[in-house]
Amino acid sequence: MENWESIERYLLSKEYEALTFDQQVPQMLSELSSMLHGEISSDSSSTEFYQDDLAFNKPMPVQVRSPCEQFSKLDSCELYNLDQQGSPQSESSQSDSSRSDSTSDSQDFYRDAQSYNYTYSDLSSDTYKSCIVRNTCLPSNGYYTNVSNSGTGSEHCGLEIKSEPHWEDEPTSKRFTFNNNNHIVHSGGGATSVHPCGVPEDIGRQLLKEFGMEVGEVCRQLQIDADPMLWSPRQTHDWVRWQCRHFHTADSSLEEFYIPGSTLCAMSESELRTLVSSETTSHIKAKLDIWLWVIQQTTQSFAPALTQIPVPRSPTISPTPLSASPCEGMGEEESFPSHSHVATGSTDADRLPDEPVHHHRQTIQLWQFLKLLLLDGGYTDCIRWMDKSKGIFKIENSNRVARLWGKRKNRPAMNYDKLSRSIRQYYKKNIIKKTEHSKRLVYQFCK
DNA sequence: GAGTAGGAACTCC
DNA sequence: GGAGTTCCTACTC
Repeated sequence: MENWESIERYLLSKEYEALTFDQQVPQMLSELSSMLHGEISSDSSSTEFYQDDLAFNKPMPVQVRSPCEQFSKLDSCELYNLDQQGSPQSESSQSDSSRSDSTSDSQDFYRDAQSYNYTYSDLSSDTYKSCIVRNTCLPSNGYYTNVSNSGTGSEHCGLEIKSEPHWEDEPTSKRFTFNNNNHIVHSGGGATSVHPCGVPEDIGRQLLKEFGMEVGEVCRQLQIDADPMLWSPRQTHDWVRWQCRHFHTADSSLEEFYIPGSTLCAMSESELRTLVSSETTSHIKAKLDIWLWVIQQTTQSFAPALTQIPVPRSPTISPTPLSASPCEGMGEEESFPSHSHVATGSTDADRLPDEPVHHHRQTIQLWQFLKLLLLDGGYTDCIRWMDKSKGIFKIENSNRVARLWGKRKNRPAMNYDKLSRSIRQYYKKNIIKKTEHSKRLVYQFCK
């Protein structure tokens, strides 16, 4: 379950806009946070994802945000991937040396909210404050939880998780401990009564009902499928425009969103940010995740309230929309997204493009992967646009592209011979073709 | 030698 | 069954 950030964002937006159930928001946030205790694995290893994948290969921010005034003290905090090997590396953690030398295999992990120092110490106070923590990098995807702030007036944000009495007969706390590599090595505390998929049923139903009604309404208004993976470029654009209107954002560059829904789904937040403002990106990403979550949940047991959604379908169950050409349905106005963000400092020569961490990762197709490489902007030494408006690209380093693809698909024996065979399979499907004047290692996305 | 093209059998989901 | 993957032969640059 990965969409708690989205839900929280959405709830917060509802709060700000004083919409239907705004009064329930603080409580729901609290409940959403506490109910996730059961989801957090004490096993820090990931067999499903590449260890050297970009998403897991560098410290990723753990956002500490304040949904209401009482948490404002923690607004600017950034924690770093706690499920990651290596030390935090960003500028805000340069004073990482402030960690106690006496750190043992198992220590509670703190971050000084004021000076951005990381420190280790014991949680000893009985006084707690709450904030929202998002760990964006856990293999099981993001989670939210309540984090107790150790000690009254303390700047330390300790990762001791306190569940709300609301969900338990007795208040219970959950303490996360970390080894020297910031891996979670233990998560103690009481069990939380949750639905098998991690959501208390009543909250799940509330959320699904709320979001499901909106999904259904928007689908009806825009005449689009509930599944973003099926959207045509026009539908994607309409949906983004609708979201911008809904959030009262004023981005004028929405022409960039004439892309298939599958491409939108495959775009990371950083890629989106190259197209629209950060605020709009946040809203779009959150809403997209919610949509995916909603349609995914409609296939699960406690989602009877969503049967009215036009085409409720889970991308994890139905990957077939991806079989369409990336350009299928594009009008003459279709342009290939212009992303030019600079690679973000990873020193791994074979880092993979920054993908959103969700279920689509398992079903990415080669043409999507190639497009991600092209969009990323950090792979121009191995693949680059020759004529982006025509979708013509050149593979500059065939071995590396093949290696990246093999890494992505867990095929260590992948080479360019095999990759190119896969590309040639696209000829019949009109997804990729050779250019008019065939040149070595030059291909073109079909229009 | 490296890349291109496509057939065929195969795996994986 | 779709989407590759693997292996192959023949061919071009």
